[in-house]
Amino acid sequence: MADPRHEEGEHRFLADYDPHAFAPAAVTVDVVALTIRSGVPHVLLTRRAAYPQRGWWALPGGFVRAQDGPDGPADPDLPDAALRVLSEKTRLPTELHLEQLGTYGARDRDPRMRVFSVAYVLLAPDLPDPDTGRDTEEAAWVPWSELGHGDGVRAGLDLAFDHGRVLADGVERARSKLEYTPLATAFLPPAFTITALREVYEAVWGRSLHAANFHRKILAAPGFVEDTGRLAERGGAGGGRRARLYRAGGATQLHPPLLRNTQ
Amino acid sequence: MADPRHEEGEHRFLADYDPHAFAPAAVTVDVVALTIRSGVPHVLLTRRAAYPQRGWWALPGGFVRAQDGPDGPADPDLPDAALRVLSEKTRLPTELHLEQLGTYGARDRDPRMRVFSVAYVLLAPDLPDPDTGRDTEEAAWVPWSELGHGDGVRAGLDLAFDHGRVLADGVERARSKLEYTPLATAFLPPAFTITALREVYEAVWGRSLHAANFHRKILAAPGFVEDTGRLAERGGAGGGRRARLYRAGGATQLHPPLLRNTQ
DNA sequence: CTAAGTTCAGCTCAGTTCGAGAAAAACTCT
DNA sequence: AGAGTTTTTCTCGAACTGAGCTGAACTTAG
Repeated sequence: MADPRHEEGEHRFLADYDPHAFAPAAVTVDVVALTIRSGVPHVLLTRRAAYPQRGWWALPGGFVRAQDGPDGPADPDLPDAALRVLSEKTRLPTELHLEQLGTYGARDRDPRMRVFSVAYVLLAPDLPDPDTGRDTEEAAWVPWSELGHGDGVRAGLDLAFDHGRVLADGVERARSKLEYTPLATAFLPPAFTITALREVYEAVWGRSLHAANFHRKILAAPGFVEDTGRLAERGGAGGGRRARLYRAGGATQLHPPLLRNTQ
Repeated sequence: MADPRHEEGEHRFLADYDPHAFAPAAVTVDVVALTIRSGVPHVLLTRRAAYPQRGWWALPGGFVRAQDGPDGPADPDLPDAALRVLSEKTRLPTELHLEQLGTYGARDRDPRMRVFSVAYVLLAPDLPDPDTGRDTEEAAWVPWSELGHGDGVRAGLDLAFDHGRVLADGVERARSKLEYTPLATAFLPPAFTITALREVYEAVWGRSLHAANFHRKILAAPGFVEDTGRLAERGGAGGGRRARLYRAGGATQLHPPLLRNTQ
């Protein structure tokens, strides 16, 4: 590999290379930003102010900056692009979980040109209402329930491009991640109670769980939560024992997992 | 949304749009093709005949055809591109599982230009030795063990670009898929024995499993396998009872899952 | 043919986990 | 103080798990 003839050939090849020889294709990032507000799961949506699909609701997203240009420096990597795009719509929290969902590149998903969209899922604790950014008429946290019928999120419902499909995939990813990882804590502030954690599961899975058994399983899973030694300021709305406060533990996988079709 | 002024504006916008106004970026697909040959997991690798990184081992891959061009028609979607690229290296089986792994787009991963690589994982039954395709010096099924130290696959080991990382992610995806889905059958011919299925798990996870308990769990998981009513042609190498033959069942998820750190 | 060895498939049993409910502990409100 | 609420722990039968054993079915050596 370190053969100097190879090195020289590599050099000459790169000097002669014309990147514009390829057919144009664009790469965008779209973000499925999920949060829970008073027990109800929400997704961040924007109304498109620019063509195409002007006026439609869409996931926040934008073109990846492949090179330094007039709009700003290149995005070093795809997650940087996702965070940049999202920070143009809303103020980002310090604690968050960003994870790649998938890439969508069907031929006719965008009428302008061939567009490949890398989708990300963001799980975040309750965020402030978004500011309206550029290229955006409106941005808002929208409950999942307004996008589907009751419990499920249905694909292609009133969203631009194929964003209904992307959103449905993102929701399914979140539901499945809660089974096998301790990521439910990403929806919560740094210190939280077991009840708050259970309410995250109940909101995302859309079903109720047995409180006592949930408690037992969470404490039995090594590294899921750590006791802070503190107690919640006060009990629930109508009184009750003050709950212990926990912080997220160091585990990245849950053993055993919490399966969504069990109690 | 069906406002005719919007429709007209959309039309005029698209007519005036210049796709070449964007900075050049390329989209490629790379395939982590995994199979099992005599109990040993293998990955399909090619040696690059073209610059850059000429002479290095790499995952089979190539540029996505965004538009119809001299090389052929556009790829309708990303999975089509992955199958096309792979079919240029080896003959594909009829039964296979193709799944998107992720997209890699760090700024300096390719010296030519900004390249975004959509990686796919392919799980396949034992395939024939690959033909050497164009742009390829050599193509071969390589045991995982030659790429890492013993049980693990380590990143960045002798592979071009960031393909070591991509391969490691693909192997981890396969290991994890075997826990929660019945995809182990994708490594096997249409009819197989429980022992063959167990050997898939043992090969991919790199550990031995308790045969009797494995048998019990497979038959207890609804929809994992279906009895064909037939028996294997003969017993094992050194004699023995003829095993029953099963086919893949209709399930897409395993309940309960087969966790890799249990027996 | 017979005996020994091998593989497959089913069984057993102790230990663990699970679902469901009850009970205890800690707190609020009247 | 007493009733009601919420959190946390406990109980118990059912189900499941890991480990080994046993019998059935087959091959090979002698």
